[in-house]
Amino acid sequence: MNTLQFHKLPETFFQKDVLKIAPKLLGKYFIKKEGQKLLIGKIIEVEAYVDKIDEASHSFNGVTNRNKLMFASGGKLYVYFIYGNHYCCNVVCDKEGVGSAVLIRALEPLKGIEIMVERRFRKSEVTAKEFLNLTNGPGKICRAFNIAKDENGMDLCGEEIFLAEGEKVPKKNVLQSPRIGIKKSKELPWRFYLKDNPFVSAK
DNA sequence: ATCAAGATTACCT
DNA sequence: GGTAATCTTGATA
Repeated sequence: MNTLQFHKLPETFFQKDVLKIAPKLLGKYFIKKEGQKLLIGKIIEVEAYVDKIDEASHSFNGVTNRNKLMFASGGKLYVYFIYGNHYCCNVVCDKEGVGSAVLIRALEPLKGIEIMVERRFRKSEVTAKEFLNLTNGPGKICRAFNIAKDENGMDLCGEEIFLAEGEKVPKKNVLQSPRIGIKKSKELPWRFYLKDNPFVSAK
């Protein structure tokens, strides 16, 4: 399997308003190449973090050393460390100077599943329940895909990590809700997820 | 220098 | 459903 059969999303896809991009990410493929090995997950759930008006966004108080990637030109990967244990990966959006990004919250594992299973559970067999728990949370995705601080700032349109056209998603299957795990700006309905998909992280 | 919060997860009852 | 674990970051409580 090579990458030629994928329709890779171009930089221009990401250099727009984050709230326009976030729902469009659902159904797309998130792909990481590790040598000859390919890891692929279908995007099931995301959250948008918006510049200026969004108190929950890391970018709300302006540029810091940690969040500076959010202000980069769209099409980069923003990875941060949280709760002493976990990494979360984000798709940077909009033009340079705008601090916005989309948190990838859940994937449906499609390829490279053995690798993901080994990294998540340190064994090779999983129960059906464990399978559903492989990549249904932002920290779990980073563990399964081996994404950590070294991947912060990577080009999302490059050879190693990129997004590709996936499955067509009817608009009626895109649901919207408040975001998970935040204290400020709780009311803003900027979480987007696929209706009835078993890999969604929370109801 | 010190400190509290945090875009989570796994494991407990 | 409840919470301990765990540590980096950014503000200075």
